Amino acid sequence: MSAKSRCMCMVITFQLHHSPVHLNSLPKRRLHSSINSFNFINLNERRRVTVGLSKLIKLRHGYLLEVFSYKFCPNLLVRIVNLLGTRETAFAFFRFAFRDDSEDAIRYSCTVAHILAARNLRYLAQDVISWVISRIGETRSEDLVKFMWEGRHKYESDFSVLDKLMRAFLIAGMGSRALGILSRMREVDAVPSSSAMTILFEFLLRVGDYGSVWKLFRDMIREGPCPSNYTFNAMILGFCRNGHLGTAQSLLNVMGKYKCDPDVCSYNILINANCISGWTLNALNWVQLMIERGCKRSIFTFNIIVNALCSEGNLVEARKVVNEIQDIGLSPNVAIYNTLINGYVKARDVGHFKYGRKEDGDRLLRELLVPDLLPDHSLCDISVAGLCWGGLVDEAMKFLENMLERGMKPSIVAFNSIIAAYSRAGLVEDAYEVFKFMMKFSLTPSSSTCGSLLMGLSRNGRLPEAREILYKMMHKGFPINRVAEEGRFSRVSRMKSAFDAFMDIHRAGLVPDIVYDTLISGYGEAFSMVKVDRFMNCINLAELFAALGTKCVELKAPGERRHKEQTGWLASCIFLCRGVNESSLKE
DNA sequence: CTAGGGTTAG
Repeated sequence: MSAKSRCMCMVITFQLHHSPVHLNSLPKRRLHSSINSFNFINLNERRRVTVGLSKLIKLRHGYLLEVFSYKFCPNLLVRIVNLLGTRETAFAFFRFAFRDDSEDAIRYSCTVAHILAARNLRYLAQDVISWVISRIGETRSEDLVKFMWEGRHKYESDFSVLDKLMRAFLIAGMGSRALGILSRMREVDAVPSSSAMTILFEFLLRVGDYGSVWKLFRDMIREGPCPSNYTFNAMILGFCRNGHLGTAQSLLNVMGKYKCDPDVCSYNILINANCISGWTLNALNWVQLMIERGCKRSIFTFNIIVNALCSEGNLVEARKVVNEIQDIGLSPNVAIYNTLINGYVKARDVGHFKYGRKEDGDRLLRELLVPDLLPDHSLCDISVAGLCWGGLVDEAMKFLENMLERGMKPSIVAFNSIIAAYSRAGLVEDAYEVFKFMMKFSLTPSSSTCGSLLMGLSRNGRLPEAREILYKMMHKGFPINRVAEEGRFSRVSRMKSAFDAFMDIHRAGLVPDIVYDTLISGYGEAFSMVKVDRFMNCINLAELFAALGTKCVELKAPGERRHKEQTGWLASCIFLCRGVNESSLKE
């Protein structure tokens, strides 16, 4: 057999070996651990690696793979990885090729990381180290540090090794180890990188370790590196997210003392934090202050303010602010119009398709058709969503197909709208077809794609299928989150069952995560919908959580952002369980 | 010496 065909065989074996297993036949425990297992390569990565390897063979580097299959040598691995093109693909290949956590394997990875660093592939070196660290755990990570340190001479400087280790520990979420590396850096008289310090601050603030934050800050003043605008802004953002707006504001005011000048970002962070907390007036004061101090507003500043005004329902004021944009020589972008449209829709003030007055929707779209304003697919997204709202899902699909044929770049938003609409209408097959169609464009499903599909199936009482899809998605590494729950939880009439579900989880001895947040927002919305509800009156959430031993702080600190792609398998399982209860009679 | 801000589909 020629080398070429041998390698082709390798690629094919690679594909077959990792074809999805039938997960529903596995016991649950095993399933969960397989999702979290670190050697897991998802479908998308598998595809990319396969494509990368075939390319490599076509370019006549196949012999590398052949030699590599006999001899596991760091240099070879680095050469292959280097030929794979992108960092993501290379990293996926490393994880695929390397699934052993023996001491030898750790030494081997250290050599790989050194070579990568020496070849100026620092990001990849960092990926490799952080992945190995996560695999072997905090205790054994000390061995890795030792190996890296001992083997560094041929390849990289003291600073380079320690800097990489520090970043790797931060990525792996091991803050105390990162701090340990930092003190080692001080011992060998290396000055830590300013950006590494910034991400360290970010981490410490995220976990609320203020003691270390201030200690670190003092160290920086004494021994460098000098805090920069980045450092301050990261700190300001961290304090804002934790709800310490006062501290954040003092930090901004003290920047000058350290030869830093608050910039648009600093102000935007603070303005946004004020808006999120509902203090729009304070936010506007800060805008005034920044103008007085000679700092120009950016389009972000406007968007933050417009968004705040819109969510307060103050559309008149929002509109005025948008008009102001051109006056100061900036041009409105698509995002700001999205914000405005969102505001109008939420305020039921827009006659979009959804509310039956097509002309108004058209008027808004026409306004959007300002030249240069539509570099992306927003207009298509909006139109598709509009048709979906109006129940014209088939038309929406045709419209999208038409746009795609005309060479428009496909966007996940449009697909999601259609999938959601079909699911809502109970046309699960159609939803699934669109889903498959979407995959052809190599779009990665988002949490809402998954949520819509699951919701469609569950509502139709097709729970075994829903469960199967859920498992498959989790196995492929698709994001599953609380989406499927959200809409249903936030109805007053649903609050009782939401609460029951919540209690079920506790009785089952599980520790719920996202559910809290969902429940809270559900309550919030319920309160605004009906002022007094007997059910709500008799439960004090804070007391309840305290009784259950749950820290409320973990739910949603003021100013905390909603995480974009939260993976909460639990929420989806609960969703399924509740579905079982509701439709068990049908089955 | 790879670090910081906003919006949409459900």
